[in-house]
Amino acid sequence: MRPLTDSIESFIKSLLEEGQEQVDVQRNELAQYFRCAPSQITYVLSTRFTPDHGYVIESRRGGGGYIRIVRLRESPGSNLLYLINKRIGSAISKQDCDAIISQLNDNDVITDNEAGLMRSAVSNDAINLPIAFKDALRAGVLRAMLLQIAGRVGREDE
Amino acid sequence: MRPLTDSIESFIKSLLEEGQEQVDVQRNELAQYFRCAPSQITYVLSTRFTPDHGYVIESRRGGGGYIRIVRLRESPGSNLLYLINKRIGSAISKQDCDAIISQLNDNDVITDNEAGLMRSAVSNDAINLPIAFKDALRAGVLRAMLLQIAGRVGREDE
DNA sequence: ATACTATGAACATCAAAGATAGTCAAAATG
DNA sequence: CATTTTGACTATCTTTGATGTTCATAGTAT
Repeated sequence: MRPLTDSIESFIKSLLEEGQEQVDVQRNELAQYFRCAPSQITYVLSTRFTPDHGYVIESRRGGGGYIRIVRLRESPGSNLLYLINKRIGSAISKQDCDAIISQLNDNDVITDNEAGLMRSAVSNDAINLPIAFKDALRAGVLRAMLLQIAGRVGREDE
Repeated sequence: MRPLTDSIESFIKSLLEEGQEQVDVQRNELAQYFRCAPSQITYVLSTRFTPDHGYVIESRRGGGGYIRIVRLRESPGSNLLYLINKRIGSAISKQDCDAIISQLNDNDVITDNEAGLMRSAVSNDAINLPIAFKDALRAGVLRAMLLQIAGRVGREDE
């Protein structure tokens, strides 16, 4: 049984296909459609549509209220510099890494296989250390990989 | 009396017949089917479905959770399984990593970009630890990436 | 008209409950 | 003694519900 979160996530993503870079939804309406609590929608948005994932959310309450989901199409270069210099600090969680990697993949900065490789490299299995150190190590590994991507030149893979 | 472990093992293997290269199971459901403790399933997976045996496991907790058993492709990259299980021990030097990565690149198992990514992930910059620990960490990171490669499905990157 | 208030229609937040899987050590088995 | 089996405890993810906040509109008083 596929959890609702996944269905809601892909439903929203399908709304964003067709070249739209943003959609407005009504929280209650969506919740009714999926027969779930409205806060479930909030949960999905806050776990799957964060800036790390490449989205921003705006909303308005009251009559005629809405939630607007905006997909950011990043210019790879500047976004990479931001990720390397600002976003990754001295430590980063597995979840946050995954979000960042997915976002790069969605924006075609990296291929599916490269994304897979990167997720493996920052996985908890790869980093076999006390929890307290894992996130610090992860930051180093992710940063090194992003630097490699940033340094790629015109030369294409075959 | 055949021990449960064996029954569970062959049951899972039968699920993987029919050309499937992976199956998803639910731990509790399987445990109920065999009338055993759920942790028994974990035990079977961790003793009989390891990379040594040519499998990798992924899982997800929470509602709709599952355990996915992936059978690694054997013949084409059987060299990969050797690398994963024998060549990489509990520690490995940067030079040895680079040699392995270059070899995979030369044999077109991975692209130039993937090779670059992997070298970055196991570089001394990425792994910011006292020298005594670097090689141990590197082993974990390299192994995880090789496992990802071994588990890649037929579909190629474009 | 203008200001104030009331009402209802949204969304936000947060904590609790539910649903899985993971870990680890002790007990049982052979 | 090694392997299997169990169970208590933990970690993570999902779902729900109670409560709070904000906004638009309609009503009311001046």
